[in-house]
Amino acid sequence: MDISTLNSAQREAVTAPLEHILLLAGAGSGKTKCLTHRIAWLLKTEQTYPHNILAVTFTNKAANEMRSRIDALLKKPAKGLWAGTFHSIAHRLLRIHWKDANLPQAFQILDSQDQLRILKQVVKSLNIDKETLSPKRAQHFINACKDEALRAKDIVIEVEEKFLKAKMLEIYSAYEETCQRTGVVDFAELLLRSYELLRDHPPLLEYYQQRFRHIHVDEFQDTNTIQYKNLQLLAGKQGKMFVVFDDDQSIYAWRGAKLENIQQIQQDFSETRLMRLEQNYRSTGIILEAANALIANNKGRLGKKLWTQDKAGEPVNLYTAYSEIDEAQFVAEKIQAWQGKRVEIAILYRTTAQSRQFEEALLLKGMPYRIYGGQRFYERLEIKNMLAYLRLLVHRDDDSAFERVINTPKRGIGNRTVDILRSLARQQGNSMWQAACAVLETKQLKARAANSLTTFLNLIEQLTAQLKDLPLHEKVEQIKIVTGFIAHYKKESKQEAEKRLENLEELVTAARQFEQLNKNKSNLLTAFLDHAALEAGERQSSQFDDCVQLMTLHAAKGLEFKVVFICGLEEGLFPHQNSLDESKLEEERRLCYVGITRARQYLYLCHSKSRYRYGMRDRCIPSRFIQEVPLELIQDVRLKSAMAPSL
DNA sequence: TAAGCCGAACTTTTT
DNA sequence: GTTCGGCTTA
Repeated sequence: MDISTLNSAQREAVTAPLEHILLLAGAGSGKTKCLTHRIAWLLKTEQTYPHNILAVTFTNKAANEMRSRIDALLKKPAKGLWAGTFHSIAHRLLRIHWKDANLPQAFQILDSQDQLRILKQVVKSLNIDKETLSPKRAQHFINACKDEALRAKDIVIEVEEKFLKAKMLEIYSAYEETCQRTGVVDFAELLLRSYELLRDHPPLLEYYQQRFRHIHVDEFQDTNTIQYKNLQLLAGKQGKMFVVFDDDQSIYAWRGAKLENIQQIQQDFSETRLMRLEQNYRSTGIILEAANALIANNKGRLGKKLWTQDKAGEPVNLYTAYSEIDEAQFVAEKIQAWQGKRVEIAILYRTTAQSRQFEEALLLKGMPYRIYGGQRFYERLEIKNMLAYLRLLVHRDDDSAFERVINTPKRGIGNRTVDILRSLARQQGNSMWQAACAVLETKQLKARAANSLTTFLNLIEQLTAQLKDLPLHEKVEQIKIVTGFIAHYKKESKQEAEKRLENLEELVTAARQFEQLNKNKSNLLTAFLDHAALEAGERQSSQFDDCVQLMTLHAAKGLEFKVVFICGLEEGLFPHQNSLDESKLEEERRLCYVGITRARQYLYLCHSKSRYRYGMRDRCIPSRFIQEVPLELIQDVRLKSAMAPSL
């Protein structure tokens, strides 16, 4: 086991005795390196088997990265080692122990879009005015409850806000009932279910506690309550935690992440040891100084100062644009002038909507780019429709899939009929599929509707029988043809239709690839659907290797680039409008800190004097974050070609 | 039942 | 400026 590439602090952490280790690791201090070396170290020297190791991350990207780095260190795949996101690990447990978790074997995963669709129906059916309580708000409430490990029945209503809270609880209960009845599980539910599964089945829990003697968590500052509870159960009395975190990079409080978990773990686990990594190997002295100065404005930090042996490097560049178009043009021209590889450049922004200007500017110059985030492949309408058919093949009771395609493409089944099926299903406590079968026995429907419905049910039955033994990509191909999607999308405007048809074709390709990567998997279709729900896929497959990287600041965490542009540094955009009060502001500042510390050599901060928002041109004030970077570190830049257009 | 028109709401970040 | 949902009409 080679530890010669580690510095002394890293080496100390990697070879630490078997206690609970909390590693406070600053940006660019080599935390992933530490984590992977620690795992390799355990396997080599502590008579540990891959089987005994659990490694948890937050994104699929990070999980894949960790896996391949461990494999590289060991020079062979670490078979039996579990590495994945919290959600994928919870999901894995539920698939194995579906019976104990009280789920149907073919349960399906609900993304936030589908969750909202269901909630709209629930709100409607409870006759709640959506002016007083929007489905979106109910969605937030429910997810927040689940993140706190609370079921509807666990929640007590306090005197104040009684009415609204009672309504929300009513929705929560009805939603729970609908999900259970139709065998679907949302993201937060994956974590809550797996927690309950372990908690309520002692023999099962004991097995996993015996198994996972070593639990590793990356980005621990971003864990929420239910994630923490899962970890706590799995660790039990014997499991050893190795937890890496950076309080200054906590950027997910909005989805329930609890920085306090760092204190909590010190209370709950005896004999924890806190270690630090503060030497930065990524950025120049000036970039680090800028980052340190900015983050010093936050209160209540654990306190940490990054340092480097590197030289000071170039000053931070500041560009003041006249409009968002000018801003994008400036960035594109700078990139055009860049001599190195384009993959070394990242354009970072606060909101996904900002990406469009950069796309246009880069397109104009013929610069290849790649966008991360935004609408993803498996979230596109045409893809979701196709997947809904696939879901019905394996799980008839999946109402959200059923509703999505019962009349897509149009086959003469209107809202009227769908409404009948929906209320029938609820009354009888079964799914819409079952309700549809039952209602055809009676004479409740008009002949025309009944005919159309029969056609639809037969279509699904036929497909199931016909496609049973075909390989996965053939199934996708057949559905594309038989359901009439091709004709359906050809009716749309030409450009739109072309895109959609291309995407359908890409789904076939994706299925084929998935097949090849998972040859030994038994239930390929189910696995493919899970993959689609949990890993949503990138927005576009890149045709070029050397692309400029475009992403939100959130998506940039954990990555590094030689050149970084942080754009739209304006009050109301970054920090964002909804985050201007004190508590949320610190998280925005941390987000900015994350952005700055992504840069290795060159950092550009951009802001614009005006910007289109809500169809209006707004005047913009430079972000306070710009002023928080010491003036002596900054140099103003101008671009001749972008001088004063008439605005 | 389907298509087309009009007004409202919308843009935070992800699994 | 766009998208989504509700309402009206054929």
